Formats: sequence, C-alpha cells, structure tokens
Amino acid sequence: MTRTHPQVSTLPGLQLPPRKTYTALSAAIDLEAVFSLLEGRWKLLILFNLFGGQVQRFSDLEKRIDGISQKMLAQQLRQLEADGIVERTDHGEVPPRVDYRMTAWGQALCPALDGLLQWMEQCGQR
Amino acid sequence: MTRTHPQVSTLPGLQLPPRKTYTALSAAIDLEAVFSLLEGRWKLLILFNLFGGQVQRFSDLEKRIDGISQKMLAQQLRQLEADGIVERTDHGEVPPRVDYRMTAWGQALCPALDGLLQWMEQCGQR
DNA sequence: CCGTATCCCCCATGATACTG
DNA sequence: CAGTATCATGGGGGATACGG
Repeated sequence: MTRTHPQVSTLPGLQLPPRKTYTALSAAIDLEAVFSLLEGRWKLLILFNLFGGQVQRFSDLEKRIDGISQKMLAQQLRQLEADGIVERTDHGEVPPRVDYRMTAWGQALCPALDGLLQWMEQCGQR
Repeated sequence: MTRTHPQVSTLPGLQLPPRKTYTALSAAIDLEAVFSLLEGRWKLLILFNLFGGQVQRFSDLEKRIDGISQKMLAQQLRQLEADGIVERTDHGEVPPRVDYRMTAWGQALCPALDGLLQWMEQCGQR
C-alpha cells in the first residue's frame, strides 16, 4: 500500500509511534472496524454537530438533527460513547440534564474524514 | 469544522482547487456519499487487492478473496466500475478474459483511507 | 427532559443453480 | 472463464407507545 510517509515530527519531543504494517486482508479488516464505528444512519450527523468542541445536550442534538427519533438518537449516542468517540455527562439533575462532546480521539477523526471529503471533491476532475 | 489547511502547493504550477465549504449537514451528506461508494461486504477487500497498481483478472480476485461468491464479486465490481473507482477491460477473447484495475481517482483513495487507519492506530493511546 | 420497549418492514447478503 | 437468475434470511432502522 502506498503511504503518506515520511512522518514528520512537527513538534520536537512528540514521538509518533511506528506505523503498523498491513496486508490487503488486515487493512480491509481494520478499515471495516473504522466503518462499523461510523456506520449508522445518523452517526455522521451527530459527529459533525460535535466537531468544533461544542457541548450539546440531548435535546440540542434532537433539534439540530432533522428527522431523528429519540430512540435512534439515544442508540447512536450510546454506540459512539461505548466506542470512545463521544463523552457523555449526566449532571444528575431533575429535570434531567445530559450533555455530549467529542473525546480527543474522536476529534482526531475530523481531519481524517476531511481527507475523504477532499477525495470526493476531486471527483469532477477525473 | 477544523481543517487541514493551509494547502501547500508542493509542485509549482500545480493548482489545487479551492476547497468546498461545508455545514454540518452537507459534510455529513457528502461523507455518506463516500461511504455508500465503499460500503458493501467485499469492496474494501477488492480495493486493497488493486491498490498498488496490479491488473487482476476476475478469477484472480476470486482466488485472492476468500469466501466471496461469483455473484457478489461481480456485483461489487459492477458498482465500483459504475462509480468510477475501478476500470474494467474485456479483451473479447474465448475463453473470456476480463481484468480490473484502479482508476486514477480510485487510487487517490489509498492515502485518504490510510488516514483512517492511522486514526484507528491511535486508539490505544486514548 | 431523556430516554426504553415493541412491533414491523425492507434490503443487503448468502446459497444454489444455470449459461455463453 | 466470467458471469446471471432465483429464492431465502436476518438485522438495522422506522413508527409508535410508555416510563422515571
């Protein structure tokens, strides 16, 4: 597989870990794992409403994402939380107040997804 | 959305097109489009067997991809071809000889997908 | 306000058989 | 060798109702 190496350490002292090596099979399997984290009718909508660092309440997301049901919002958030992509905070108040934000790891998805968008933008040039 | 800007023109004279701008909604929609090109039980396996520039016959792919049926291989290849990601050549011989390779645009997927793999590799550090 | 619990349906995939 | 055709299945997602 062609790589984007060499990895330039821009920050002195920041040690980037050595890259994994892949076979066609293992690369496909790992990428399937990535996709399984992101697949789901509403996950990308949720993520793009959280990239940027906002902290959003359940009801905020419900308002911002047109057409989503409470069941689906809760389900997709649970999965994103279980996968370490978003963080959930229950303030334990009555009436309930719960909010969501990206984890550091989840936030790192943003530039990676942007790479896919850039690729899609090249579509016209083919 | 945080960007990987600025875009450095590494090759003098190579004009990179200006980036599209996105809302949360449009970014999610465009990314869904990317995913829909790549979703399918076998597509990533096919792609990683073609990244690298090899030209592979139908039967080559069938041998390399364990467990795939002729129906699914044909179907996924048709979709990748229709989407401009792989190229099909029918040599019009008897017995049939047909081969597949990445298009230039399809090949450009490789570094973008690599970005997702790099993200996945950071998983342990969270 | 922030969720669960049910029921239902559709479509992607698999199995299998057939063909120029 | 390189595909189509047909039938069966199962799980993700929608609609709706209920609960602390």
